[in-house]
Amino acid sequence: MRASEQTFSYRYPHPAVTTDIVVFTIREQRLNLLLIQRANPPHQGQWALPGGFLDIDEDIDACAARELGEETGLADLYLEQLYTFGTPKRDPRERVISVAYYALVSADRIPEPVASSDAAAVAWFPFDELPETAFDHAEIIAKAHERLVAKLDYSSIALQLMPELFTLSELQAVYETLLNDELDKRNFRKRILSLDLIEETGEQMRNGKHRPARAYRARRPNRVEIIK
Amino acid sequence: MRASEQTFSYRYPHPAVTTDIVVFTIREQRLNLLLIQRANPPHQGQWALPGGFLDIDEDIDACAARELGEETGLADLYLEQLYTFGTPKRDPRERVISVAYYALVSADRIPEPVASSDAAAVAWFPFDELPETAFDHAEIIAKAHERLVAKLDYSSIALQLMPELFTLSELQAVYETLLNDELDKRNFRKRILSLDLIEETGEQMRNGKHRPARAYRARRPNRVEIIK
DNA sequence: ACATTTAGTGTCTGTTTTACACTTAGTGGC
DNA sequence: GCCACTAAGTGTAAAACAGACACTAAATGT
Repeated sequence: MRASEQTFSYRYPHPAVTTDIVVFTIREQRLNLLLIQRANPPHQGQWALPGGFLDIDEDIDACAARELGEETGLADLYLEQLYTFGTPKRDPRERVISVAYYALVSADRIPEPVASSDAAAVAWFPFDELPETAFDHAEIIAKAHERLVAKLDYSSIALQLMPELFTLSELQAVYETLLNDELDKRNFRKRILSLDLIEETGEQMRNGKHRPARAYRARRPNRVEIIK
Repeated sequence: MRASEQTFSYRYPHPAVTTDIVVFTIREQRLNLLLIQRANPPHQGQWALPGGFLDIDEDIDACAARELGEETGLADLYLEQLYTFGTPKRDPRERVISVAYYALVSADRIPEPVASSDAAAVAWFPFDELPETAFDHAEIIAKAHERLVAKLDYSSIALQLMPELFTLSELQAVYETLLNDELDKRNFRKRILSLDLIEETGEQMRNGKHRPARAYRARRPNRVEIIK
């Protein structure tokens, strides 16, 4: 795609700019993260964040969305710029500035991700069982996790991890997973319902051999709102 | 400095990378912001954020600190990465990705800023009387202000705007300026003191024809701590 | 000594947060 | 069909926190 005879010249050296995306989801009550196995050097065969080079006329956000789509098939998910990483030796090829993003997707919207030309494999890993990762991606992942957990407290970001219909117990489980702590059921329900972020659908969800739960949906599913 | 006969070639186009820095201070009870008047095209003569091109082997944080020093004489101040701006046409010369920072400095540590080769002039402007600014700098400034005000609520960032010794009334005035709201004196003191961020020095500060105030200092002046 | 100005201090009230246990409505096995 | 099992759903009381509020203290200048 970017192979050509042409070269581009500048009067002083320019770094390359990439985006890297930390995609989170919850699967089986555990926080998971999407990694690709690098198809090409450097770090060929190692696990890494999806991402890639910014096109010269492309918006940075668009680059993150595009690379994510190309390498993992994911689209239309919550995507937020995280931080820009650029220590001089982070990529052995040349100076690379990476604008990192993080993304959230609900478990029910995940296409089983497939390999591409840049990714020999794509796979979900539980957050506490990550393999070694290429470049400074461990640092990027740590920062993304920190931001996600911080935002739980003062925004409606957790809803981005929920399917369209969900139960209060499921939502509580997501909070508990991310905070790594148990919450009181009655207090959790009181607080969440008072925030007016979700509404009852009238539907019920049957999930086993017990009482079915009421199904809720986000009132404004595409908004991440600051609360309190 | 970067004029030379040499050129640098790449197999695909590379953007330029810059940093821009939003420097805040409080002067005379008002939030002020440091701008430079551009000495060179584009937007020659217009006011703009201090900043400039990343050296190819330079850390991004270091670039922000260096450019700030070169253009304004400021050093050793709180500097935090804010957001990366990179819409394709934001600079008419070439594609430029700007990693924006914001900085806080106490009014007593400000050298009267002086012009340099990139800056025909350097000046402080009250935040609510800003001139028109070059590029997308108005957007960067807005984001920096938003972040600063948000951090007041859950971090000790306001202390970065204080001199080494300060009174509780002065600290309260800084909060009131930034929040654009009046605070209750007793409640403010109760809350601040309970956070254990500052300590009495035993000194007094005389500031006019009235009762002198106790001088406080930050316990950990170089830390911005997350509170509550 | 008195007028002026800012520093410094406590209590009460309403709101928010936390702790805590039982009943309800399903399923599946017998 | 009843019983055992499991998760859903519900209210109240106590504690902690936040917000409103007004006077005295210590300096200066006249």
